[in-house]
Amino acid sequence: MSTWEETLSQAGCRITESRRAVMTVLAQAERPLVPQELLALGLKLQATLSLVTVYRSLELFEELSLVRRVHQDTKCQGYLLTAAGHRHVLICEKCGRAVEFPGQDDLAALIARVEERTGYQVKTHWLQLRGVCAECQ
Amino acid sequence: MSTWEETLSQAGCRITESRRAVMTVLAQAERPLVPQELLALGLKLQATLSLVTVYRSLELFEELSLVRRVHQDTKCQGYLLTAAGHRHVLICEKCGRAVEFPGQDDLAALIARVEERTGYQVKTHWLQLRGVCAECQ
DNA sequence: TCCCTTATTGAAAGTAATTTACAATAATTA
DNA sequence: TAATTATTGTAAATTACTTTCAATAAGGGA
Ligand SMILES: [Mn+2]
Ligand SMILES: [Mn+2]
Ligand SMILES: [Zn+2]
Ligand SMILES: [Zn+2]
Repeated sequence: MSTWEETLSQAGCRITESRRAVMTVLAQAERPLVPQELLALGLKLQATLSLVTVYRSLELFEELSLVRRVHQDTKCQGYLLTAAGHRHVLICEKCGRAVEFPGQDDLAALIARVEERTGYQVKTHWLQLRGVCAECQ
Repeated sequence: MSTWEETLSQAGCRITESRRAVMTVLAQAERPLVPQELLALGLKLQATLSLVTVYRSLELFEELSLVRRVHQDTKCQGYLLTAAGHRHVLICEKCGRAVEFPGQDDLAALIARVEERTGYQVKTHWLQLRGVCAECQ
């Protein structure tokens, strides 16, 4: 049983063909996929998969932190499989290919300074980089 | 003529009461406002303002970098007036109050490391902090 | 292995957000 | 002031997403 299947089981959720299809597609993707894309690709694995189920699967996976939503200037409904732990995202502006990398705490100094200046108490952060991947350069 | 009015003029756009209303509301806001909120508040300044016009104004202002869209886990259509230059956003998770702060280049080292590790060439970044503001603590 | 329970599914309808079409209006500029 | 044309509001259209509900299938226990 793979990791995501265990996570689902432990949460009292069932391992279904539909969920398996969505997960498999996400696992093979190298860029964020939107619900419609997940449906199109998922249909090859599960012929009866429906868009509603894609939405519902994503909602569940997101709750369980199995996937993360990637925000871009216009489009905000792309999903990416999440590696464990706090991560940052780097997206290629040419082909959309995305990589995640662990959030080294290089931000600690910046955050401390911001806290002092603004009076806010910083809890979390979101860092997303945009650039050009090796293949697209 | 205020700065945004000059920016509009120079772009060959007209200064209208509707745009003035949206701008005024944004200027007074201390948290990101969504189109519906902008309409509600803007109607007090321009009685014939419509939602379509709010959308169109935001689109224009965003193109001219006069406003920025603030992304949050679920909601992504809040708009904030942009200060000049590269900025980061810090949002209070209790009251939604937002502040922007200049993007000191503390990220240079992190970015250099990521470029080396991933082969990507990083062009821009997005940093958004979440926390609790002074009043809400 | 076969039930039984109930979580999950798909179809269809419903709601919310955003965009487009188009004729009327108002900002500019000559 | 008059002419030009960008901008507006109304209404309809489109898109994104959610809800409802009866049918189905996962998986725990006999
Ligand atoms: Mn981090
Ligand atoms: Mn920065
Ligand atoms: Zn690329
Ligand atoms: Zn977003």
